[in-house]
Amino acid sequence: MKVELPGIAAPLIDWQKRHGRHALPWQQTRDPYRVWLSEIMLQQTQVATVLGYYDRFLARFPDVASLAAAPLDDVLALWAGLGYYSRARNLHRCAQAVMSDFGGAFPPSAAQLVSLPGIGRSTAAAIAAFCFGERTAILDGNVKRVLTRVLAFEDDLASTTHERRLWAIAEQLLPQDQGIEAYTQGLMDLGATLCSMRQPLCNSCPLSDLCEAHRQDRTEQFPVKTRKVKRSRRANALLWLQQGDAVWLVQRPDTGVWAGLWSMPEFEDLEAAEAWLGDWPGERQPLPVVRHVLTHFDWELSPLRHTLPERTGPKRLERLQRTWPTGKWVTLADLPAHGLPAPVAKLLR
DNA sequence: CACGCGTGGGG
DNA sequence: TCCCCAAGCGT
Repeated sequence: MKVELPGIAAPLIDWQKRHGRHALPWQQTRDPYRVWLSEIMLQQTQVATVLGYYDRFLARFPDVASLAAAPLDDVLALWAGLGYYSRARNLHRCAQAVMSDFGGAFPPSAAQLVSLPGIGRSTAAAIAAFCFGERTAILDGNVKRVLTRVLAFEDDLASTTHERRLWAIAEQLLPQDQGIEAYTQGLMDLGATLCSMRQPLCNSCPLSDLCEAHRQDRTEQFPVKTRKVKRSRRANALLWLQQGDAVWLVQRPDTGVWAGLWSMPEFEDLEAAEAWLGDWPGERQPLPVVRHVLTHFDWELSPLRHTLPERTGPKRLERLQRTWPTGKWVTLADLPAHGLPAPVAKLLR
């Protein structure tokens, strides 16, 4: 069955050139390193948030070689607060793969890029389009919204089959021979500005004449997505051990929540933390609970702050190190050099 | 294929 | 208070 698809490329490209975004820090360059870094940071993350990280990261790691040579811990420290920390791990692994497998230059095709850690189909396409002018389709949250509306695409995107069908359509909608950069950027810009989730600004949209959802006055009904992950609840205790101006921090395991970041020792509950401390001398005080929301659960963290006397016996300090082999005392001044989870950084501050 | 994985903002 | 979402990917 042959289905007629609307010609969105020409009006979209024209609109992007006139009204799209052109001055973001990762634009005006075809350097794959800079584009790649921005694409990874922007995964599931809004532009406004990334703006606070991108330049700082680039100043510390100006090229793929410097990133590949750095300790992972330094990379995580710069990523701290951005979330989805596996991105930072994969970023680091990817930089090393580019050095070892591609001689320090990103491969110039989406097909090769997608084989690198942290680069999926959409990110590979974005890099290939922006840096190498490859005619290939992206399909992120913005593009899904724009395309499902233009087409009045009724199928549930929670289904892999339906999403695959939308990918195929995205490929067919690409401009025939020119303007893949402006087209790709235009889809993102449109989704991020006019074609918003609620109350889209159809009056200003270059595609409104072609848009089936707009014609039916049903824009807010697309995209169709049923996925509903119910968020669970967890409660734990954090042991805030203070000595002088230093805090006892431990590096979290390299899998799970906040993988590889520095945090305070975590306990099942306040009682368990109390029990571990036993009769240790010093001032002990439970602090108000910290509520933190992650994608899959609400977390209630109850900090137990314990200030050790200046002269604390070596036996006790040895027990600390034995219980948490990765642990160490970190002074206030050294906190910024460590990757702390957002709520932990806030608590310590 | 379903789920794990952060954080901040908006309605 | 609660739900949804944001330039998704890996397992």
